[in-house]
Amino acid sequence: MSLRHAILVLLQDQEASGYDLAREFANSIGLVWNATHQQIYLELGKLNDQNMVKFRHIPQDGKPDKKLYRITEEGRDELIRWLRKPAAPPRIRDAFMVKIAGGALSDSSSILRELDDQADLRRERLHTFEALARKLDEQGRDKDLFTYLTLRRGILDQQAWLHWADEVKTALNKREILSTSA
Amino acid sequence: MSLRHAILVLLQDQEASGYDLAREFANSIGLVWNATHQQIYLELGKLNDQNMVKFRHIPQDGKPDKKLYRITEEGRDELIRWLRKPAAPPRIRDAFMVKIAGGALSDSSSILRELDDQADLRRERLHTFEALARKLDEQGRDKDLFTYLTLRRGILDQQAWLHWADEVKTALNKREILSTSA
DNA sequence: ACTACTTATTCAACGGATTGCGCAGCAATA
DNA sequence: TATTGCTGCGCAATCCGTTGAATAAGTAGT
Repeated sequence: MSLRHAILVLLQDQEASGYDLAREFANSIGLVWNATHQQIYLELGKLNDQNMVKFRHIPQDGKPDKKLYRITEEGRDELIRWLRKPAAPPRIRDAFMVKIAGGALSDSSSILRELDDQADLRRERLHTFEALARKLDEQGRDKDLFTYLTLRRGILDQQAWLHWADEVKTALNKREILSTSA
Repeated sequence: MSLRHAILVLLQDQEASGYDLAREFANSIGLVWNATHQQIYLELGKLNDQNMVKFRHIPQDGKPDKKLYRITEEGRDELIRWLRKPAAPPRIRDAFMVKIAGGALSDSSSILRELDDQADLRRERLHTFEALARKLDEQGRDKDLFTYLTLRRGILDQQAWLHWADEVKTALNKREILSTSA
């Protein structure tokens, strides 16, 4: 139940619209928490009802009107309170891994195909994360240390995954050879 | 929506009660998918209504009666169908990481404290996974190759996490020194 | 000219997940 | 003796999340 807190974190430094936040959830924070725009708008509504955020209405021409949200004192208090108490360990729900665990039922080729698809995705992520980390490093990483550390987490995660994928490949290939030669 | 499939995977090799499954979700499969007993009993009910599983009633003395579930033909078909179509990428929701991203608001000491707690948990997991992997290795890992690969995933994951935690520590310590000497 | 994408917000329906509770008896420990 | 813990099942309320759609106007590409 901490979509609200992720939003409050984002609103710490800047005033933003629901749309802006949705974009950030698709990029930066998406690394550690994801949410769709529907969820975000809903949560912003609740946060507003509870006086954690307030907004001002910005009419625009050429584009639809928007609401720019900013965090309130109460919101900041709530965020700090939340930061202080220990976080619940993340619940793991990885469908692809369930497939691996049940892999005895599938044939190796279809596993390998999906493994490659997932690996492509991870490799892509790895490159974007590395590019962002490099950019931060050039600017002196201390300014945005926590963004940098978050990126490092993502990078190490992708690398570990890709390493695992290699292990799977070699294991399945060895197996393939054994079963065809038998 | 694949708690059902995780259950079907478990029922592949053995007949089991809801209670048995709950235990396995707390251990082996819990590595990749977790669920509480309420969810499991509910899902078993649904699976039974859809003829994916069937059960027999086992009266016991000393202990409460139980229901032993086993997978049906239909259930196996459904599982195979699911295994064939690509899995959606897992959505990430890591509250602790949200805290890191919002870390500028907390003080280093409280972050470090929580980091240590999480690290203890990860180290503990790492040891249990490694012990299980070693046991499988002795028995010749090919028999249970997919369990072995799942464990390897868990091991690499914990190692990557712990490595990251070290990076965070050194980064925050360096920072601490800079701010106190200034 | 038509299609597709971007900006911007919101509603409605459904299903999945969490939290809290309740029952029931046995075994072991403090 | 009281409490905790294990085996075993289940219901109900609520909340969270996903999917799908609607509205509305501008811009860019085929």
